[in-house]
Amino acid sequence: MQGKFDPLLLENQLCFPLYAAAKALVRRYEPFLEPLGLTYTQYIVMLVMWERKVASVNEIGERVHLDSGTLSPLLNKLVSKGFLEKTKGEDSRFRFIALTKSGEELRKRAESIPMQIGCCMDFTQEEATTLYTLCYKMLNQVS
Amino acid sequence: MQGKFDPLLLENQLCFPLYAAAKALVRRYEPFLEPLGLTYTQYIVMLVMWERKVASVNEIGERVHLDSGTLSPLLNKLVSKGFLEKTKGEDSRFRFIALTKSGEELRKRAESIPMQIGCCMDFTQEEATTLYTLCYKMLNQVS
DNA sequence: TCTAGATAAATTGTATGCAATATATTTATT
DNA sequence: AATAAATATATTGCATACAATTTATCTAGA
Repeated sequence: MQGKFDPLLLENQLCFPLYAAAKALVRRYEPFLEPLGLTYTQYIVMLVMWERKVASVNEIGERVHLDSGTLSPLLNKLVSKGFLEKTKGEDSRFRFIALTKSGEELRKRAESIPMQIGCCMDFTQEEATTLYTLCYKMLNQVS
Repeated sequence: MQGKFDPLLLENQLCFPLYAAAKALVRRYEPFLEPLGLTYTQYIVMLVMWERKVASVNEIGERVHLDSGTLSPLLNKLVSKGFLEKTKGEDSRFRFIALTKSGEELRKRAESIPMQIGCCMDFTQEEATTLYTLCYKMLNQVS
């Protein structure tokens, strides 16, 4: 009478809710980011730049887990929007990406976004911390 | 002496570990799926088809949280690989997607993948369940 | 019955992601 | 100094994602 556990049932896979929840959360950010002229991926790059002010493409990539194939065109877009500028380093293999004044000013407009996202979610602080910790544990183990 | 909490620090955002962990986990699946001729997204669609045998594009889309813009070309690829076939329904606005014999056989080769992924991760059953539950909670709240 | 919505799927356009390759530059070795 | 290996970034090719539009078909009301 008891059904055998099916490992291939969508609902029995941990990967799927993680994959779907991540996509859904990114989509939730987009209406808040659109007025700033940013996509979600551009936003996480800006988070790094607001903190670092200057960084090489590699340094940004390690921080956000993206490679040059994704970052090169994305950084060009942020440069053409005026939020970043790109210069060669002494070692001219490097490109140094730097925050512009316009990029710095954008920070103020982004500051309230995390709270606005958090507000409309019914997560306790403990649940959020648990999810955060387990995601980082997953990230460390699989990447 | 105490630094103010910065909501825009990458490490202070819940979205980032979720986004990065999901991408990393998907990448972890790909070497196991490549011999079967599937990408990760194609795999989750096959999970639905192994369970359902027949479904409309919309039904698949609701299940995997993807729209026709993603599914139409993806289903065409699975049809051209011989795993699925597509027929018109009575109401010819619908396309009915059905599992082929070859698609059915592929199931056996996929059966061990979830365990192989799980094995190389140091997650307790409780941690996995907690992560699973919180991701579904997130998904239900933001989508 | 005729036609205005409604519905399902496909198409278009833009932006990722990432593997693999190419290019440019630097460093190490002879 | 000449060149092989290493390094940083850019480019290419393929596969998503998803909003917005289009196409095809169906249904309900005049």
